[in-house]
Amino acid sequence: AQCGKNTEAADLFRQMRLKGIKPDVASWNALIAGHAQHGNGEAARQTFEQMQHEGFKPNTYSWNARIAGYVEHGEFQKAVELYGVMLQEGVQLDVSTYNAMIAGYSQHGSMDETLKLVKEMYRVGLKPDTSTWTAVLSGFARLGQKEEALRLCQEMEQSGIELNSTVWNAMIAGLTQNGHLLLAYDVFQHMQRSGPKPNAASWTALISGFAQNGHVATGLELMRQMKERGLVPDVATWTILVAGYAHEGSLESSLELFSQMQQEGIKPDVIAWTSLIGGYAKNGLLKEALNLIEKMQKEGVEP
RNA sequence: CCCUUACGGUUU
Repeated sequence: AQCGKNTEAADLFRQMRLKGIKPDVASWNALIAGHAQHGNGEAARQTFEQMQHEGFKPNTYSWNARIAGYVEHGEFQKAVELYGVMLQEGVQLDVSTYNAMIAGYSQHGSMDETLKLVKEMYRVGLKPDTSTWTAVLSGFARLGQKEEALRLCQEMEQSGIELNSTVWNAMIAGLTQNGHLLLAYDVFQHMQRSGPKPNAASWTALISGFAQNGHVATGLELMRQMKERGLVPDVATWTILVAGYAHEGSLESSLELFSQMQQEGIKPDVIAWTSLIGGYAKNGLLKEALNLIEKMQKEGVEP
């Protein structure tokens, strides 16, 4: 279900019942989560209905899975509605329910609502965890409210909340998305000195900041440093640089990097190919773009 | 116990 093979999951579910094994709530939830995580909110809803017809009452996990699915796939309004129904029906909320909603509000830049929910968590006796704070922090950082973001970091440290790599990464990513490149770089260096070891996502967030703001060469240099520290750039890291060159019209460099990525054993996915092809298409080289699409398909990647 | 929540790439 988590791999998006919902038909196969449903099949297994059927076989399970044919063999006389009764699915429990967790089995139903796995199906719901599979649909929800892959953007199929409607199928998730149907499964949710179906389980009720068969006498199972959805639990907090069932509701959370659907809400989180809507948030992750940009259907936040539906998440809000479902959350409303959940409240009406008196279903017990847990930290994950709040975290999903907080992530949604924060992603939409509604920081007032975000903080309101955090307060509410305390009021109902739930303790915000690292995920909660990461979501809040990420919102401030993306909005470019760096003072709030940095203050929140300090408060987290003082409250004894572990600043794991996702917290640092959220900060770095948010800042770079706002063009605060040097501050992001400062935070990154701070992380290297006194935080967890930067992982691929940390480096990639930083690299994207430079590459997407006209500093592709700096991005390349950072990737070199990343390798030097023993990390292997993955397809996301390479794609940023391929896209960076494609975007500035340096098609040869773009293609060269793309080939280098393949030589280093990274298999380009549809996003990597699209980044490369986009460069040709936007520069009016349609024939080359079409050829690349063909080549992509020959290598087993579907547009 | 298994199922839900936070961080990076293309089209955005």
